[in-house]
Amino acid sequence: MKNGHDKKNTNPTIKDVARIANVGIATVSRVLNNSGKVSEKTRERVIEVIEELGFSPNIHARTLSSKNINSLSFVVPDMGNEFYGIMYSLLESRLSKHNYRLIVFPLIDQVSLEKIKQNTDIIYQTDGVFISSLSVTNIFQSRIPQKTIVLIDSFDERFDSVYVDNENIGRTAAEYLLKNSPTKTNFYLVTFKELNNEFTSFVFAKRDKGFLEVMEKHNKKVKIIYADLLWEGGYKALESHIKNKPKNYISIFATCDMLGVGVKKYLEEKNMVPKKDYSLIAVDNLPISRLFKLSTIRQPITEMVEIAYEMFISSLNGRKKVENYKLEGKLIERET
Amino acid sequence: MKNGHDKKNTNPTIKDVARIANVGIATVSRVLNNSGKVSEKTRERVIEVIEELGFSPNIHARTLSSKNINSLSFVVPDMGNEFYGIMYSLLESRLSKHNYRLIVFPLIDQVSLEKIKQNTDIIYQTDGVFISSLSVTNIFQSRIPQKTIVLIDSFDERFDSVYVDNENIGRTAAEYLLKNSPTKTNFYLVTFKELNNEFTSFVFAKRDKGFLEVMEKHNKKVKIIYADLLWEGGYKALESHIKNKPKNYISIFATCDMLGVGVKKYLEEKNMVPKKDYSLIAVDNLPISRLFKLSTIRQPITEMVEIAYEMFISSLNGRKKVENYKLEGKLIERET
DNA sequence: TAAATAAAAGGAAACGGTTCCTTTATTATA
DNA sequence: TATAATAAAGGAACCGTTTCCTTTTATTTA
Repeated sequence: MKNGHDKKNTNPTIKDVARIANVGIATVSRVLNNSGKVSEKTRERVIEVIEELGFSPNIHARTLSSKNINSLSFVVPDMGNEFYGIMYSLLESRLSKHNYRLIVFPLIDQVSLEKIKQNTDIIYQTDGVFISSLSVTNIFQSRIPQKTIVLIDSFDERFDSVYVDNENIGRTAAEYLLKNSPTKTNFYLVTFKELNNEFTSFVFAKRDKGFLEVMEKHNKKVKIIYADLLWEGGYKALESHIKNKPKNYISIFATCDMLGVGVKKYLEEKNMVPKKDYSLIAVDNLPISRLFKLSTIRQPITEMVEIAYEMFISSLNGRKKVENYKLEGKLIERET
Repeated sequence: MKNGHDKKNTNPTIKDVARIANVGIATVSRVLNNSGKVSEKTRERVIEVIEELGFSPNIHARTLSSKNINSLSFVVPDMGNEFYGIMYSLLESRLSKHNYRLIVFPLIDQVSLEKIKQNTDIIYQTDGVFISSLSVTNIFQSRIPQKTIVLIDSFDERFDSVYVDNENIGRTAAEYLLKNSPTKTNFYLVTFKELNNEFTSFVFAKRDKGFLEVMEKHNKKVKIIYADLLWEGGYKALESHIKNKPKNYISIFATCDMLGVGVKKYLEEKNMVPKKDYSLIAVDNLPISRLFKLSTIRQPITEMVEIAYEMFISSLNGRKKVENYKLEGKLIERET
């Protein structure tokens, strides 16, 4: 570790500006913040010097002194996944309008879980935390920050949260398939098995559960196929279970669009015709599902972000009572 | 603006810890940083108090005092786009191993350009800036930060940059299509027209240029079709130009996978068979292009990030001479 | 023109840490 | 056992701002 006081990086400071402009630092500060009374003449002079020096205020000193942090944390599984990328974009654009910065903490794997332990220091210093599709307890092992915490796409009665009823999504999927399936139908569930259940919020498990419940009630046997959470996941999974075009009608619930897309691609290659040879329902309504004409159950991502934002603001404004919004997925019927 | 000194949020400070643990603040600091000599007994006592109070060090005070910033900026067009999401993930995971935070500045549109002007203050305070697919000049209108700047996927001789030769990608695409096209072929270029050219780095324009150059040299007429940069972009674009299955063979260059996927989907629906009825080449090699069996020209995203990282480190270590790496796209031939 | 008032500017404390330097406690050495 | 050497701990300056409070300057008003 270096000596903290040997100038490493001599950026001009407010003092330099003050000295050169021949004013006090308080005046420079006023100019910077458009606060207090400054005569037009001095204001101009100060601005001139600021430009000349290429001065930009030290954000850390500013934050320290003013106690206005204006930044929030966004803890998210994987930014390489379009779903979260979109969620981030929506949230960021909402917040930036209100002058909040959003700092991303991606938790793509266990390694990152280690990482976040170091990062909690930073999270603790932000004005609040948005947590997406993950459970609070496992992110903050011991000390849960005494800040505004808003969960998006997961539920915890102790914290503000907005989420979709994933069990119900499973049920909706089941009903959709049952409605569209002739008597002789093979049912499949193509899903993703979360390895570290303690870590995530069981999104997939819940969809599975709702689905299987309904199917069981109707005495339908369901073949469960686990797939990798990749664009090819559904394709590969099906490939290894269904070699040739089956004689029976088949009905498939893919628990997310990413899997559904692959499933459909595989079936297309086997020359199977939607609604004639098979039914397929997925979840998410990612932009690509439209291209694919995939029937899917829409995750209300825009609404979730909107509500999350509202909860955050009202919480900042002093609301104490925890709010939980359960939203419903919406069936979007397309080709499959 | 609130009074900066009326305790808004009474987090425990290092002083509280010191007082309660009955030690000096310097000692607490030593414990926090594992620096200097502290007896085992006091260390334990201090840690105990830290846990008890739920103390976490103020990162801004820390940064201000130590001058160790340890954070970097990542300026990027759109995190909702998988390509950039993946780039971010790669870069983040690389940097976090070395204890750098990465702060994202998404510039999805003009509005954000306004935004970044406010944000430059923050960018100026980070240890360096990674800029993806955008031009430096237009982000930093006037004052370019005197920091390490590394461009990913765009070129500027004044700054470290790593990029793919997009004109050459266009040429490669042209040659690929020429090779696979019979005499009577209709050629198409499906591409995206950048509206605010000053803003981005002409990625698409360059691919177009290289492609059209070669085509012209071979006296091939090319129909240019502009598409929206969406998953359905390629589909819709083609739909409005090619109503029915054409008699001629058709050869298409889609300037990115996102467009290529839509194009292929459309042709499939028209019952056109790859290599028999049409050839199609795209660019990127996004994960989904594999599922689609789309022939594409791979953007070496992993390598770009790796090189960008290396340049950043060597620049921090004092390298002065600017480095520019031009990488080549690699043809990946699949079904189309 | 003097006194009262308002506007403009400056000084200095505070924010919460790090680290240099000094002091005190402990252990090793003569 | 006295002294030197070393380990441990504390004090205080400093990082670059904001803002309270005081002082100075300009403007009204009597």
